[in-house]
Amino acid sequence: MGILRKTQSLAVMLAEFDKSSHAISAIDLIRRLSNKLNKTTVYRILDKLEDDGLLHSFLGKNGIKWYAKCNGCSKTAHSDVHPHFQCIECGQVDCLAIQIPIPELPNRTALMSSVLIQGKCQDCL
Amino acid sequence: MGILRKTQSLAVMLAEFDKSSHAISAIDLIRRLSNKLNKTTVYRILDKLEDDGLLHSFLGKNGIKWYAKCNGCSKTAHSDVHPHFQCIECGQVDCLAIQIPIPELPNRTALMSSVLIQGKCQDCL
DNA sequence: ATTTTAATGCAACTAAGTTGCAAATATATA
DNA sequence: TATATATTTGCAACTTAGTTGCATTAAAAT
Repeated sequence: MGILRKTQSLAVMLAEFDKSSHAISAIDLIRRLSNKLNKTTVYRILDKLEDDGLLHSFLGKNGIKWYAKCNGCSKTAHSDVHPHFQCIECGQVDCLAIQIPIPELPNRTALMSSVLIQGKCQDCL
Repeated sequence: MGILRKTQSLAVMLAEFDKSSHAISAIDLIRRLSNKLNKTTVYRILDKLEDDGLLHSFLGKNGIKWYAKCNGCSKTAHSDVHPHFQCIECGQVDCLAIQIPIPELPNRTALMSSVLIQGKCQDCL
């Protein structure tokens, strides 16, 4: 079940994602919004926004959770299509607007894939 | 710094990896070896074996850490080449002996990539 | 305006992994 | 072979990311 009510907390969260076009980690959101929202609330709103297909989530370096605005993700099949890029220098994370083709696997059925590319971003080169 | 001494704990760990050809999660190892090894020891030996290029590690579903025997991973550049497959039904994880080509990225330099494919394995189809 | 129901905050908890330190065990040296 | 030295180990305590239960607050429906 996704977002049902237009709350203050929701507005705060959406504003945060409107500020930048990069992905944001849950931890960072908790830190940034600590004076306005409880961390439980942060996690819960993120969950719901993902349910609604407004955000998608993925795991970055060290297995921590990142969220980014969906851009053409459908309500059902999102998160599994495009790769993400994390800069090993500054830590910034972005969605890449490309498709990584996954080949047919003998004896297996691939249902989704997640690709994290690490390297240096433009600013850190 | 990798393995320096041939200890009992090391033998126990290596035996565990010889039992199966699948990847094993750190958590599972801790559970399996709980009567023989302390969890700190498990983590430390895994670290060292990875340093030495005998094992490589990667993150599975939910960001938990998996280890698998290296097969042609070099001492320096391992872990970043082949994709891993996790069955969403039985949870089993394997290395895939294929290469996923990462295209050139404009404005960025890709240094490594990790690919996790999820789906159904042969046994669960 | 009142009722209903969802959202929030808080504190306490879980799970994976890490750290410091004293005790145990390999290995090197005599 | 005995002893010294240095690495490993176990333990307990800690950290970090994320979750849960429950009472309180705030939307929205009536």
